[in-house]
Amino acid sequence: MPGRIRRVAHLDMDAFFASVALLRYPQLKGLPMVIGGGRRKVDEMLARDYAGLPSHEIPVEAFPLLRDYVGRGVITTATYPARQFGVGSAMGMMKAAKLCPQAIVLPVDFEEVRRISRQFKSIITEIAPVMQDRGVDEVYIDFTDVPGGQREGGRVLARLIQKSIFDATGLTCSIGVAPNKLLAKLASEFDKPNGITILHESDLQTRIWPLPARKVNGIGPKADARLEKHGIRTVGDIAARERDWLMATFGRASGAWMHEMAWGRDDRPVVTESEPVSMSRETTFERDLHAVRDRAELGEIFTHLCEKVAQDLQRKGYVGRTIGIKLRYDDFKTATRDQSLAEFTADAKLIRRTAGLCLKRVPLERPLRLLGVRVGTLARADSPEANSKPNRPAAPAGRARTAIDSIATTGSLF
DNA sequence: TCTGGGGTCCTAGGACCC
DNA sequence: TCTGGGGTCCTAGGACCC
Repeated sequence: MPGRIRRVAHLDMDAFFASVALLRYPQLKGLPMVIGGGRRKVDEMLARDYAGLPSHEIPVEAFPLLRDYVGRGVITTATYPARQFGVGSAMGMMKAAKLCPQAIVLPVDFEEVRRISRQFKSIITEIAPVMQDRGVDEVYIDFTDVPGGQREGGRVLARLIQKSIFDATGLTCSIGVAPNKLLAKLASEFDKPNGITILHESDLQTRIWPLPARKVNGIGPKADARLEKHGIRTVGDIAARERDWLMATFGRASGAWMHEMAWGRDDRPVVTESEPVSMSRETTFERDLHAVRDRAELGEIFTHLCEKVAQDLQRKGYVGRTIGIKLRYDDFKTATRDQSLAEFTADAKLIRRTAGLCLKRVPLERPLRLLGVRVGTLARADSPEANSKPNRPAAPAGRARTAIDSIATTGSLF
């Protein structure tokens, strides 16, 4: 087939977490609703109070409202009616409660979300096998060599995928098709919900350049603020700058990337498989804890996190060599410490012991709001690498040595 | 009554090795 | 002693994404 054009799709499930909740509670459709928050078991509470009643018959009045919410959570997803009040993802629950107190609030149903995530992805790969995972609700798909993937610029295939997902799950998604991932990702936002947007190279100036720079994947709040200082607000503003100026101002790598991006150039492939780099568990406490005053409680949580991450590793068949901790103080500043072992492990006790050494190297004067445990430098548990004899010293360079030396003085808690 | 949890990638300095 | 040059590993922090 001559002159085949590269066509990459980005597919985004519409208000995914909220839409999943609406499958279970369709009576809430059209109402402002937010998903997120802490460890509340609202579903269990409803099931108990309305035992015997199918979930779709539970009266709307029975659902908890944002105005009654107490806790430290953030919003994962807001339905479109809730978004009208200015409520959105990543917003603190308390702030959202002020904007839209009458919104219904439900916790994330992780099991159901994961189940439907697997379901819609398998529907996609049956149609178009080259798919890259981008989290539970997002994927890239390479349309280039899929039969029909070139028709109407990819619209025919996008429509087929949309319809297949809807028929199987009852959920809608938005799709952007473009010459590369960068543009496809931007395109999928153009027509939400349940839309399809086809973007061609020639649309760059008219459709991409007017967009705020912040819309681009990779430009976050910090980069946006720095751009703003130079009067740069849109992608077009970036494109108008010299490559050399961007590199001098924002660093060699990011400056060059910005220039490429602004001109719509991106040759990253759609990658179907990838190995995890790390696994972690963390938790924000319901109230700040103090290392001395709340020693027992902290110790229990700490051990539990280590057990969880060990479980995760074992369940997925991985071992790791770098054990780390993360903590967040009451002032929201974060500290991390890690330490590499000579051998790979997925053992909760060893993780606990090593993480305990890390904890001894971090200041513990301030109250803590979060504690996390991480295992990195992963290998598949059945790989030769994971089972070979250690090829590096147990006590590596620098600071780590002092931690190793302190094993002898390790107390019972940390 | 601000600000979750699970990730990836990048940068940067020091240790260490050849 | 007045000072190399890579290359890799380790660690800490931070930006960013979903």
